[in-house]
Amino acid sequence: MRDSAVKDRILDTASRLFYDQGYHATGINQIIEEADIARASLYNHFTSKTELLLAYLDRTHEDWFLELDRYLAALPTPKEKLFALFDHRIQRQRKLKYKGCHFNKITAETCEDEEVFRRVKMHKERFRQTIRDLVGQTDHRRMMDDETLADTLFLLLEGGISVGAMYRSSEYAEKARTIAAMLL
Amino acid sequence: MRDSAVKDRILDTASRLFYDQGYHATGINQIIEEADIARASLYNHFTSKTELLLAYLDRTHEDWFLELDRYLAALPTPKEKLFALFDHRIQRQRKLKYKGCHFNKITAETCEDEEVFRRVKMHKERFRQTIRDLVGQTDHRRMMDDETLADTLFLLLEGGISVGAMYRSSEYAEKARTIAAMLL
DNA sequence: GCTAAACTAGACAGACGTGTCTATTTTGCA
DNA sequence: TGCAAAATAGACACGTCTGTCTAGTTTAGC
Repeated sequence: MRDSAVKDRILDTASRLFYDQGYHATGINQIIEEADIARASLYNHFTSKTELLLAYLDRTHEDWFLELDRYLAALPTPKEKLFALFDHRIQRQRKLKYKGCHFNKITAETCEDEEVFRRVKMHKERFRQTIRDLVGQTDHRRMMDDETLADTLFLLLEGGISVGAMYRSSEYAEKARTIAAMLL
Repeated sequence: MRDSAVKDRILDTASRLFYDQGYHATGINQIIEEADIARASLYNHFTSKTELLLAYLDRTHEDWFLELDRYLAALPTPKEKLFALFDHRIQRQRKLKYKGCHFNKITAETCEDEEVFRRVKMHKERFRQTIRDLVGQTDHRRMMDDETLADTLFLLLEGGISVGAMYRSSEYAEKARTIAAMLL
């Protein structure tokens, strides 16, 4: 079992459970049960539940941008890519049953863990920067400067996802997209 | 002890802990310890931890709008009131150490509890309606129709608070206010 | 085929979770 | 002042939590 399939199965299962039912509501016992692995295997690959959480955040972050890049790659113009940011997350939320942003969820559950905080902030900052770069390459209506427009799009989208989790709906994320279209 | 001070102390303590460290991370034992009340007293006033959670949401909702109404009452124009929505929540988040919206936090922790969901949605919907009403009374630049403007302000503010929790900062809520000023 | 690493099952420790119960004391009011 | 309601302390049941450990089995690579 080189590049252990076991480790992947642990992380897959933990990720699913952490997101679906929450970090604190998920116990090690449930993870080993559903991943169908031995208790010692888990503690062989991860020294603690906290390490597992950090691995979950790291992998989610990587996958998240890989998926996004793949989605954007097909599109020719920066403006289309900007719209695609909305579309991609709307589709994603639909698939995830509107449980909201992974990083927002973890922030809501964990307090005072600097390692968690660092990862969450880095993830969001990179996303914001992605928007900022695309805005810089876009011919927009110049209703506001590039920086402000990027912030606006970022806030609309984050707001849409956050509200979407509370409404269990993509309604507001779609409204955010419509509003973005008026500004671009 | 009429209108039991004990019950208040329970709810005060539970509310503080639910918000500060999370619902699942807070145990009954810690609540009775910090509230300095007997175990049986808690279960006399609340049948279960879930009931305590619902009471927490109900009271938070009521207090939230009472506080907001008091804040808005002093202001003469609807436009000033709209800005005050931002100011009020920014100040509040500063006081709460940027842990974000109570209802957003609970949504992130609890899945599939319809009673929780109902309360969260009702709270947000009422807030959105508050914005909508104020927009209807405001002479704004007509860059968009009233409904869309209200949605925009709602999304900007919710986004600002949500991002603020992940950045532990009021930076983006303040940016949201600045953007709102450009649209109003 | 041998060896070491990886995986397995499962017992265990010790803390903590929620909720119930008893028995006693305090409190508020008529 | 007397009595019912409300509060107290704390034991208890029973489950779950994280993390450790032992001992046996499977697997991969030389």
